[in-house]
Amino acid sequence: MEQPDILPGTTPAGPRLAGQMALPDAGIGAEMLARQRLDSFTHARLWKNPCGFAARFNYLALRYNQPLYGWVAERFGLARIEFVVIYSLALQDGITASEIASSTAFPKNTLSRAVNRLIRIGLVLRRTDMIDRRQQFLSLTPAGCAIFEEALPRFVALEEEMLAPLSLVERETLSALMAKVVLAMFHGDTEQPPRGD
Amino acid sequence: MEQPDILPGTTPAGPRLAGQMALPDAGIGAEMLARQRLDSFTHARLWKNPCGFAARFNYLALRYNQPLYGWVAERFGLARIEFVVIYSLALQDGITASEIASSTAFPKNTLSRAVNRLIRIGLVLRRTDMIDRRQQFLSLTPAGCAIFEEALPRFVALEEEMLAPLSLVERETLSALMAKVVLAMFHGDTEQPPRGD
DNA sequence: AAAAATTAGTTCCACAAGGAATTGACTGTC
DNA sequence: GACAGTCAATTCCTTGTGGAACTAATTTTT
Repeated sequence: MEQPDILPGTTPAGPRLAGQMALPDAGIGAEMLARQRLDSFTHARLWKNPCGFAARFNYLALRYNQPLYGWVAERFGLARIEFVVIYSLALQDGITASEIASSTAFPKNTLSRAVNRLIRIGLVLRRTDMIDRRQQFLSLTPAGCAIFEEALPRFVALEEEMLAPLSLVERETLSALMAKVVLAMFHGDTEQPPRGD
Repeated sequence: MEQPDILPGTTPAGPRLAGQMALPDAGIGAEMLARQRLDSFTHARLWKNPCGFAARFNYLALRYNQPLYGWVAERFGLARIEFVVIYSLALQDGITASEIASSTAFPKNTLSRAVNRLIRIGLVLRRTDMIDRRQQFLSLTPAGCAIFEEALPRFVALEEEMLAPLSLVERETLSALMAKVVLAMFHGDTEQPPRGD
């Protein structure tokens, strides 16, 4: 959830999915990044926390995910995990449920359910690999694509809004430093013995 | 979740709490930050994602929270939300459940349950404010403190490990840039009309 | 000062999430 | 080429979660 010099980070699920597909749309342009009064505890979490870095990226994650997935639930009637599947397929078509599961750390059965619902409501297609009939490659239907195309600008916009206080140079620096940290998590220092995870 | 040029970010709950208080301890020094082979989809999520920044901090949050809260559950038999309460009280003693709720975005009832369990198992104390008898100030018992003291080094260590690839200067830069972004979320540019949230 | 509105915390309950065991499909070994 | 081991996906079932309604304490309105 949150975390800037805050606490360990926590990530509540966010709004449950409402009914099905909401109305066409409502207040699109609303500044989704709700500014908030900094209460003293949140201040402590962010700035007097021995795990300051962790606190900050958790906080960013919270303030990013919460409104976006809330909107997705309202607008499309999709649960977070379901939209994650759609987003994943938009990024890389044809992957399997397992790949999404291991990459996102959601349990397999949760993914199975999500995929099945998406297929049922016509947003995703499944075709079984004829070489290894255990795997099933997933892809988006036009309807699934449409949802992604509608949602993506929101996701991009909120990121943009969060980065607004930084200059272009600063953004690149931030991006590069975070990339460095993330990359190091992959190729362990000395090319450690690979672990499936 | 995750999120570096990854997808929207997702944050599965992590291991459920196991039995009560596990054995004294086991492999402390184990590198908790499990290196992993970068599969092609995770690569796409992190590096070909239109929301690259969001993808990265979500990824960091995932890789940070997951192992730590997993360990907390095993070691202390505490659910994530329960440990969040303990951590919160360690950061700022005497706050109320509501304050934690609004700062962390967990629902009030979830916090109520967590607090009550912590009181029941003797990790937290509650005293009702005599001026406004609706509020109850919480604080850690010695046992609660002890848990925090044991856990904190883990949290610090994993953060340290994540930041290892950066030089001291780089860390400060990263820290400062993230602080800038986080701060901007509080005092909106022109001191916008305050919103409670 | 009674009535309406707000706020902290709790209880109720329907639903969803995830661990564990299961099925079905492959891979390797001897 | 049968048998054990592995892996994708699913089903089962228990448990935890969080929305909504509720209680109690306090503040605001008129």
